[in-house]
Amino acid sequence: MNITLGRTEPIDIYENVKAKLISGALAPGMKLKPADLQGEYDCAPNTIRDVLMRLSNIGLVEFQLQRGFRATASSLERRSDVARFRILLEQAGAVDSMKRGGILWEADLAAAHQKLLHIERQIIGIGEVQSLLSYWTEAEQKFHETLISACESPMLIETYAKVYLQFRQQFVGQQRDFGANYFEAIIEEHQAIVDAALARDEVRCQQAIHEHLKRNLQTADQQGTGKAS
Amino acid sequence: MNITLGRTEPIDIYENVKAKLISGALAPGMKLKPADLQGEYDCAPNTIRDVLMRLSNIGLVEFQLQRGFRATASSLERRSDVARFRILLEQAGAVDSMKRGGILWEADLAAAHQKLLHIERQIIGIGEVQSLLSYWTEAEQKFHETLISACESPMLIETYAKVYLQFRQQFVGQQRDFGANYFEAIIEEHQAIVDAALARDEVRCQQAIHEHLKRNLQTADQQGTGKAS
DNA sequence: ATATCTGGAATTTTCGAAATTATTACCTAA
DNA sequence: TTAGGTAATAATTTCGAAAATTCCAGATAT
Repeated sequence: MNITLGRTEPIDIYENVKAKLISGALAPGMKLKPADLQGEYDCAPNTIRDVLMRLSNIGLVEFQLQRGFRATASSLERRSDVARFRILLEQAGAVDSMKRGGILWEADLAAAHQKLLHIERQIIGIGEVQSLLSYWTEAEQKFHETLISACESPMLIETYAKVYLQFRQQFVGQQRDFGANYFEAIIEEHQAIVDAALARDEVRCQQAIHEHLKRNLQTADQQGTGKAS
Repeated sequence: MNITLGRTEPIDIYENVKAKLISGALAPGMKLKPADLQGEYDCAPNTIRDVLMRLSNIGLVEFQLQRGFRATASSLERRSDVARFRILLEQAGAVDSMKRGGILWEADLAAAHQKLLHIERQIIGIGEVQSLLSYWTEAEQKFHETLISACESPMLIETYAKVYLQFRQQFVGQQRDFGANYFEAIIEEHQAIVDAALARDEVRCQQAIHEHLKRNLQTADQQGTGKAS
């Protein structure tokens, strides 16, 4: 719609900037000046300002009074922090879901996992990630959100959604090596989570979640470098 | 300052509206129209809009596209949800603090508790809350924030701060009965938390935190009303 | 009686310019 | 050469009005 003008609807600007933040097109740490982005979307600077303010609500953008906006910076410490927090929320949400979830939750979880598994097998089959990456990221997100969906805590679910996006933002461009048997390991990790969840084995499920995400925690040999002199 | 004009600085508007949200002067669920608040602070509607958008970052205000702002609504479900989430974060933060915190954390925690204890004893002594309420709330907040301050997770600390404020907003006007031996019970609960924390007894500390906050969870006789038909 | 349509009022969002504030570069003094 | 201060520049925030959207009440039709 709106063929005559190059003007973009504000709601689309929001989604567009958000996507660029997650994909790294707007790199972590980058200054975000309303006047710059204005040209791209053909709107007033204040419209951009409004969009950036809303994006700061979900942690993709940092706002400082009188200093404007900045794509949330990435660092080893922050990546580790986000991963740690995500583990905490996902473990708690999964445990509560196991306690409160019914047959429908089990079915949804099994379905989300099956879809994810199918895509991951395809990726291994064709030996290349890029063409299926957007499918995979969407299915992965859906899987993890379904895992905690029966916890009956809107606040936990909402916070997890924000943290998941920040997680993506932190590790994008960080290009983890997708090579070799990366996806084979991932498949096993997801399988372990589902198995434990459907068996209602809380401890095993927590362990499986930790196993799945621990590679993103600060590693031992990188610790202790921040306390110099 | 600024005696000649009745104009308020935007930073003060933010703090002022925030205080009204927490104190209940702007009641939960109330519609917040920029044009209305504009008169009170003598500024443009958009300045208010900006303030409200920033307050929605910490959950005190709800924003909906094209529908404006609203003081976050209060309900039994939400109060219980906030309490549950607060317990989760405080337990996790306390456990990590016990693992990572040093002598300085112990000292800060003991100090924060001592200050809180002194105020609580005063309240019992004079048999009246109101005159010391602002001191008490500040000391209570400081105590709980100190408890988790050594967890070394900026994300957890920041999220907890937001949740704590939302907790206050949810329960204000809910006038819990401050009567009789309310504060005597509170003193014991806080004592139990400190004792366990300083003894580095993780399980006992988690239990003490749960004991302290469980009165705010949905009670048993109110459960099961949501699954009718 | 219920449901859908229409018009007007109120609210929210957008705009671009003006005012404020931060940042940088340059100059002077120690 | 360095430190401190001042002017120039750039960026952010505020403003009030115009445009777009939503809300509400009354009327018409089913």
